[in-house]
Amino acid sequence: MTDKKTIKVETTFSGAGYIPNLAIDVVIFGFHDKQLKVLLMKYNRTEFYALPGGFIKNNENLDTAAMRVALERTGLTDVFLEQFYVFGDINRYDPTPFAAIMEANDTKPDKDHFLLQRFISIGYFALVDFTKVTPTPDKLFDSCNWYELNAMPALIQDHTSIINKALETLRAKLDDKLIGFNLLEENFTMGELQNLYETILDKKLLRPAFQRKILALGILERIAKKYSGAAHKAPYLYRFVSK
Amino acid sequence: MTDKKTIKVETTFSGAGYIPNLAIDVVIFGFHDKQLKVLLMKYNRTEFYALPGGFIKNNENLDTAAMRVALERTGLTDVFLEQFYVFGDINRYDPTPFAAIMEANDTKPDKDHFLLQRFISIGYFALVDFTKVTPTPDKLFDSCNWYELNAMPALIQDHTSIINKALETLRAKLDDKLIGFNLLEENFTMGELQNLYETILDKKLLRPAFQRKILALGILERIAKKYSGAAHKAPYLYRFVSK
DNA sequence: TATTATTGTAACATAATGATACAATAAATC
DNA sequence: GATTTATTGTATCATTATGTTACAATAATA
Repeated sequence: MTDKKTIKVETTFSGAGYIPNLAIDVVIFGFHDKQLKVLLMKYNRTEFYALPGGFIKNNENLDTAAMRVALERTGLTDVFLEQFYVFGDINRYDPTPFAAIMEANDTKPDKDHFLLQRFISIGYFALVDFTKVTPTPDKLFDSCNWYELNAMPALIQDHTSIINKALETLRAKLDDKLIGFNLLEENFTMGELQNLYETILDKKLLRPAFQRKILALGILERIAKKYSGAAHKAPYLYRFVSK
Repeated sequence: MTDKKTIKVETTFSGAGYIPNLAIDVVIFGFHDKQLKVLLMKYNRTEFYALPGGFIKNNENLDTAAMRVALERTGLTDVFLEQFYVFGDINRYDPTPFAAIMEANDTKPDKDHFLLQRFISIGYFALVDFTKVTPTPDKLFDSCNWYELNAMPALIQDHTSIINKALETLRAKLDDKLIGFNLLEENFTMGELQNLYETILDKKLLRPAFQRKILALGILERIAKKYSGAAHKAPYLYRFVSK
């Protein structure tokens, strides 16, 4: 979907070489300014917003396809990726946006065009270091940008509920696992980590209890202090160690 | 796949009307004799064992397809079903068993036959009341039977790891949710429930703590006592109430 | 040197869970 | 009918985890 040269070729994508009726949507989460954000795409010459997505090549692993989508949008080769749900209701797929997108790009698709069929979509979520990402649109898209969760444009199809389900899964797994660390830079303060948890869980946590619990996991290594220049005690920096 | 009349017709299943490259496998769990069991199928005139599975009709919801598979194998219309993972590695699908199965049933499939393509399989697990199930094979199968988890035959493809992943998911969800109740009959004793938990989690639990925790959930209703005829105090029966 | 904002952690309170103990009791045995 | 046996229901205490308050330490500023 990205190795073609012109918009014309892009939008006449035939689906050859790809598995039909099956798509991948990737909810790419980033954390910045005490806000959880997702990467969204806007289709060329339309007002249709959508999640980054793609199709699966005939000889490609699912995870590889998801990784490929994440790489194309972020520029990152090593992101935390997890498959979380498959969206397969018959009425989830409305071909009219796609038809409109193709028309807006001067293509008249057949009614049985690859892109106008029913699609079952496998949902992945990615956790990335916001500061390392270069959001990159595709030839089919005007833009690729970060949006705060509570300031998103309307999305095509069921993409809003895909994001909600991803968020739900993220919240549920945050406790047992330590996947939250994948949203921070390599070194971070306890306050930054707590901020992240509070944002994802959407509730305040008590500082002493949070610090005690996280440190008890035994997976953080304390490094130097971080002198921010502010007029107060400097916090320690921590780093994740995967013993 | 089940509305045809003869083995000949069955095994010449063309896939018309179904989504290609996409399958559903259902891990049907039952609990009996203090053992967790799964329903497995054996293909006609072969030694190939497999999970109950099927394909998705062009106009069918994923969940409906899974429900249909569960119904066909158990006779139950109302089972607890949950989608847990998609298995989509390219090398997971080995067409030789299917080719052998078709040959054993006097069919010579084309190389590009629907069933010999790569398949991505959506895993569901079902929790059923063992006592209510009538395991029913299909015309393609010699048998459909319960097997204890630690006494299963070798399974085709990656079906063993599908079962393992299902079990892993079941264990993880047992704690927060109360999905374990779907494996018992309507009325059950605390001891039976504890047995179930111990079997699934594969570890002993302390009786007083277990009872206290479960009752604290506030979702059990105590009914009459159960006089089993044994020479000891009769336990109470409980019933799940979904307030 | 005092002030300010924030951090690190001690200390205590409360809740959840782990463990032991024992009375209650349904049926069989004497 | 009293005694025995196995199991259940639950009280009680111990331990651990979590919630909450308090306060000293400290980096920069005034």
